[in-house]
Amino acid sequence: MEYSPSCMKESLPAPVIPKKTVYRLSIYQRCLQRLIENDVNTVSSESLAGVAGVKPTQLRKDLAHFGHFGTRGLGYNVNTLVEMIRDALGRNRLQPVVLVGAGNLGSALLRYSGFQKEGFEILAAFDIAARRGDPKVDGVPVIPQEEMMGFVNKNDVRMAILAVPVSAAQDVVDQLIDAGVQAILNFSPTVVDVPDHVMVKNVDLAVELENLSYFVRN
Amino acid sequence: MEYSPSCMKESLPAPVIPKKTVYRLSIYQRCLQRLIENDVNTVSSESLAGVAGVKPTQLRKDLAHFGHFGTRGLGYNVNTLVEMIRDALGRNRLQPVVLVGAGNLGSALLRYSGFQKEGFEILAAFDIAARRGDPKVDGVPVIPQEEMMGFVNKNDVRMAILAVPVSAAQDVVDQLIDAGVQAILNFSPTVVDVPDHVMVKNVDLAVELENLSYFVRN
DNA sequence: TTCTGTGAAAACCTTCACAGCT
DNA sequence: AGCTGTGAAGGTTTTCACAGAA
Repeated sequence: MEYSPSCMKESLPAPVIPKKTVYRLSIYQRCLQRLIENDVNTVSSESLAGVAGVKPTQLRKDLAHFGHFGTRGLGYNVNTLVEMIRDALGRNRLQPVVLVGAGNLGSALLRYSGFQKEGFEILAAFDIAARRGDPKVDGVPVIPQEEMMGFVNKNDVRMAILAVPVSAAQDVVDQLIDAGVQAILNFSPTVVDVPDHVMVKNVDLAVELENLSYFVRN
Repeated sequence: MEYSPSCMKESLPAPVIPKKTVYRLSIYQRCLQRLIENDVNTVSSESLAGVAGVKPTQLRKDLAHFGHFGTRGLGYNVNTLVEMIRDALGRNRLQPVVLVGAGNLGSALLRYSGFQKEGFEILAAFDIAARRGDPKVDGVPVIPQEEMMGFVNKNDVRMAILAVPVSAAQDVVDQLIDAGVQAILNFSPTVVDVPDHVMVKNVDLAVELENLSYFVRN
């Protein structure tokens, strides 16, 4: 969301962290990763905020929600921060994910290595046109749609990426939720209805472009 | 979505329209399109807000920024609304767009028909590995990177979709801006620096997933 | 001195409640 | 009655300004 985002729903635990803070945490994480690669081990709010594209005070406020991690006069220890954020985002181990809809966009997403790199494992992709025995795509099996619910259930999958046609979106979402999915990254260009305990993040590529075009002066 | 960390500026018409309103306008547009397909020609704030996933009052507030379009006791005329939004988003004719980076994600985006459908025309794709005479992908020529700036300049392209590796992102962005691009939809997982008059919207797929994972209870 | 942590203020956005048109 | 348009209230997020630790 921006978010982002079109729409999102909420439920969740006690600590009441602002949604936007949570969102920025993911961005900080990505920046920190790069700092680690470059053997940087201390960073000030000013420089981290710089690369993340936010104001230093905002970064400090965000981090302060989780405790005191910095050293005054010095900055933050990169490793400490990474661990703190990893904890906060609840990702100490691989999150299993399924992808539904292996059309153009869906199969591109399968081949996109970014997810795996960041600690998500796409266990399987489902498609209405898939047949038993279809070849894997980048190591991920593509399975007939009918088997989705059973698979999600059996593997305790909590997250799904949705890239099906608009006409199928709501149905698939209902099934996913029935099977236990709690968070959905939705690339189908439609707003889907979900109960309060399920979180949806819409990524509608055309909407993003359209929105941007407002800021182009002709 | 919050808006991309990076930046933006205003200079358009006098009435300062909230960024979030502009964003929602694109969503309303998409919903209205579907109403047209179904031969609906009048819609109340309540039902349109329903399908767009927002509250009726918010929809009315959003529209009110642009004038009085509704009829009390009745609702909004779908066609009037579509035109109003199209005007507001400055999209009375096709917006030319270029795509940079024709790797996995980039070429999937090329094949993705959603952009064309919504009034954007991808004129060309550029890739560092492309050669003169490479075959078109879905009707779009894939051209060597060196020719990008000349092309953008010559064709008055104002918008770009970026799907290059992190290491190339900032360079390409600088070139695009030099050549006159004012808005960038950035799929490269990094925050790029741009001057105030350029708008960037970041779509970092891994960040979106990571963010969602916070809302999954284990 | 440098840089974090934070209460208070400002800016921004959403929702309410109802006035007013059809 | 039905539904839009809107000032005012309410809520959330960002920024400021500075206190306090290293």
